[in-house]
Amino acid sequence: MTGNGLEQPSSPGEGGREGAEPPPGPTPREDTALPVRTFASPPSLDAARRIQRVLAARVIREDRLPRSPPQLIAGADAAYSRDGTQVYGAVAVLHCPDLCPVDVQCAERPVEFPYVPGLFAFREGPVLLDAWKQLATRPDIVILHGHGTIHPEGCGLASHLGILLDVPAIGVAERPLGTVAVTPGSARGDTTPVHIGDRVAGCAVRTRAGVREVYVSPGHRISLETAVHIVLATASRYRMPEPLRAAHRHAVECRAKTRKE
DNA sequence: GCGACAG
DNA sequence: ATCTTGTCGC
Repeated sequence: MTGNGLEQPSSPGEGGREGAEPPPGPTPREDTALPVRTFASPPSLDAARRIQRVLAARVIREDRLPRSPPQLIAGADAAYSRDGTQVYGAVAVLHCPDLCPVDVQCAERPVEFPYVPGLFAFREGPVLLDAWKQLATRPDIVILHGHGTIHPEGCGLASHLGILLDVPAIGVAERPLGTVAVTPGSARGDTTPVHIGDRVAGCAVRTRAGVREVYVSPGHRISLETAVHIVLATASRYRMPEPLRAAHRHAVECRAKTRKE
């Protein structure tokens, strides 16, 4: 699959929406809000932007967690071969609140989409979905290395995957995107809101004193407040949350094993 | 036209 | 993201 998970409108132009919406009800559990389909080829940049706008409308910025407090938190990240032709995705699942690793899966794919700020999900999303599908566990939350709603269209990698998987998702990035950098207080736990227009899209968070801030934003099915809480709860010794560190390590390890560095 | 620009 | 070793500092 190419990873966008949306069906190419077999209808010409922009046509109409889907058929009937599923009946409203309390937080769907096993249901996926959108069918995760396989694509024959990656979307064009225009198609990607179109898909992103459709997904943006489905982002839920409220807490809709399967269990709270969450018991299983996953981290997802990717690594690339040195020649940049292959991408390795890894998802690590940690138990809470001890953060003990309970599951991890990796996947490899050829890189099929360019790095375009704002369209990151189309580059790393596919391989992360591949890894996710192999999990034996069902995480309550997934943290992605990238942005959620701190995004020009309000739909970064974390929102995109959160919607496709219908799983609460959080985006944690090292730098802002489309907004000026802001500086929280110097103490761990200090935060500064990041605005996009009139909305608070996310916030800069100091996870460790004396270390650069990280940018946290809701991806899907979670509030900004809860997202920040989860990030601080999983990132104390290091700047980045532990699930993300674990995923990164495994992605790099997968690359080494595959012997295509 | 120039700069900015998640990983 | 990746190319790259050691080094200064807590």
